[in-house]
Amino acid sequence: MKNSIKVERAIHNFTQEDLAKKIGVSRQTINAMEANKYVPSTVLALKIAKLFGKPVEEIFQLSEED
Amino acid sequence: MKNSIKVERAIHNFTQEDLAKKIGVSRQTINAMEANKYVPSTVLALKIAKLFGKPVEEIFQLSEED
DNA sequence: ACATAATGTAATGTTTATTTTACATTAACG
DNA sequence: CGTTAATGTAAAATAAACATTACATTATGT
Repeated sequence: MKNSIKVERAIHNFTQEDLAKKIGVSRQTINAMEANKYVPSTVLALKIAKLFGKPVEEIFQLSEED
Repeated sequence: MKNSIKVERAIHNFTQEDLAKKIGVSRQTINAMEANKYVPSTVLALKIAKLFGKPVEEIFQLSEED
């Protein structure tokens, strides 16, 4: 799965730590998500999408291996 | 988090096992998701939403405790 | 160049998702 | 009523998410 969290963060001028605090996770969790080190839970995806005002599908996309 | 997987399954006339096979998880995983026993990964949410032809937000919704 | 903020990354630990097997209950149908 | 499909549920094991601490690297501003 891919995601455009980094881009959305840039648009909104959020630091990884800003975003982490806003959605209630650690900064490393954000960092790892951006680096595709793991797949976040649906709760996190919903929170992030809500925060950025975009549908989940616009920020998180399935790739072939999914 | 709440979800309407059971309703979507009824609309499409899918059994839990049908859905499980289509998205590549065990039947118990579907059952547990419907019973809100755990939060699925974003990959699963995307697959289920895609299969049912609806946005993730229409099938999975944050609740207060999230 | 220096100081500081932001990011990358790694180790270790805890919690939670997911599988597998198995059995019990319920619904549907002949 | 008996049979079979569908669902609920539970225990044990494995995999993966997420936290915490800590440090190294990169960017930014003065």
